[in-house]
Amino acid sequence: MIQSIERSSAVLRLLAAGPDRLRVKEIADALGLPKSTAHGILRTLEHVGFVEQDPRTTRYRLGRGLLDLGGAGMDVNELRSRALDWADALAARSVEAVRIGVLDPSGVRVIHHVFRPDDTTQAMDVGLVIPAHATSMGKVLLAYDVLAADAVGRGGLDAYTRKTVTTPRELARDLAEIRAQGWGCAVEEWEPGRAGIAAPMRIYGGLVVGAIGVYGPVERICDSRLRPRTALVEQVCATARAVSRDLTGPRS
Amino acid sequence: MIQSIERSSAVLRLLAAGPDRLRVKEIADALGLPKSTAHGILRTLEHVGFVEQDPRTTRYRLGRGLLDLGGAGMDVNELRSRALDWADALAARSVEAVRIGVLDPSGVRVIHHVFRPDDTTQAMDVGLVIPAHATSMGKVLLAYDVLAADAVGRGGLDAYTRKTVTTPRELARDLAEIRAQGWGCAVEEWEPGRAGIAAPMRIYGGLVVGAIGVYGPVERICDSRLRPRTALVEQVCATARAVSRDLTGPRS
DNA sequence: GACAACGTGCGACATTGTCGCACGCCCGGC
DNA sequence: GCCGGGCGTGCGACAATGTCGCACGTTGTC
Repeated sequence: MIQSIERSSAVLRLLAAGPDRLRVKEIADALGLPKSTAHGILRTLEHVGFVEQDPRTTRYRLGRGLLDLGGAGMDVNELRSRALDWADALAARSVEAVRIGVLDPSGVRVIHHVFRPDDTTQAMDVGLVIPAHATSMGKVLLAYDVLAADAVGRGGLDAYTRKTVTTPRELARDLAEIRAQGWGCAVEEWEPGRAGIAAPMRIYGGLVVGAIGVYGPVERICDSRLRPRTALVEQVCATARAVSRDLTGPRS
Repeated sequence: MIQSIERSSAVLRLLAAGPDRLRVKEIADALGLPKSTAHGILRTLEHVGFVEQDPRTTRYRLGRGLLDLGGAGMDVNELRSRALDWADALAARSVEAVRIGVLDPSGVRVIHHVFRPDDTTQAMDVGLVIPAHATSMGKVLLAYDVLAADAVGRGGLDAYTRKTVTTPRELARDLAEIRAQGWGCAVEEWEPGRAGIAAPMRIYGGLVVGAIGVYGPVERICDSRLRPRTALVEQVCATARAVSRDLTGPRS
């Protein structure tokens, strides 16, 4: 095992765990390293963009480079704050409820929720974890996640309705289709009478960090043949692209 | 600049750029490195959880560790299961009660407890949260935790006995001493007549994930001058080192 | 205003990572 | 089915690399 890499990862974990920026000495003490060694590691990590040093306080914090890498290194809070306005706009234009979700070990975690503009009696879904294989956001996230193969392989696909995709084969075909067209939908696969359309939000390198989509009654989301309405699909995809551009563009 | 860290970041960038998993040779060729070197870097990155290798295709991809940078370093259950045998051995050799603890927002959470071999009337402490600034395990954990500064700064150091360290200044000096010598003790700082000796358990890179120590009557833990017995200190430190080796070696 | 503590840089040492080679294994082909 | 190429992996020797101790200049604090 390469020592300096192990130490680097420890430094990064330390910076991630700490609430604020950390001093060189704090890191050195926590890891039991001499100041010089810790400083050398930090300088290198800064050079590659994994950490950044605040010029004023001389303290170190996680850098943009790491966020671009991991994608999920993308902080949920940052993702939500960046996508917030776009989600509002999508809800206004589509007149549907909009949700944003990220992949979670146990499914899709809803990190933002905009109520449908013309409806007042809706449940707040933020914080909820919904099944990945039976929702539009979930399937979109699975389609672009490198770990999806595992989830698919392990079976255990619960059936929530008669339309739920339960076989790994069907799910794999769904995911392939999503990858091909760039968006996904789920019609009555989780809750009867409800459907969703979702598209992936990407950061630098095309890495998918989350999904955004609309969700509501089948008759509003789909046409008479139960196919997702083209206009809605386009709006969702356009919003996802806009957020992706927003996430990729500015470097702090 | 540290070469191996730069190379690691290049590997991670490479893995992030390509949506598909990459072979060792592909990475090696792209970076102009010998296969062995690339393999060593990948193995280390896998060890720290930044990349994962698909057992079937032997290809590498980005790992969960990058995503979980904000999360906890090690599962409490795993830590306990790994340290269990070592704790038993320490209890047998030292003939003292052994406890294992991790840092908690409100103190030290005792996650394992081995009774003193020759004593039957003892209370089970597992699950208990004990004060951090007045116990050996707590002070050890504070010494290596970057959040300790906050805890120390905010005052609120309750006095449990006459010997409890209550001023941030004294506590800071204690923590510095612990960092210097690699172990810590607390003599009648929490419960009168009782003392403890503790040492940190580390994972790769030196990250401290918990503390292990002995705890018992002052006359057993300390010598006639109320200094912790050297033999006990050495046993505790040796056990902590052994657990650290165990934690670092096999997959974390 | 003085002290302490921090971040930073430099140099020597030896520990550490690198590199070349070779072993098994799986896959593909004549 | 047998053989060949290519790949992932492990080992060992070398020396290049990272580490550590010390000291400087500066900042922040009492």
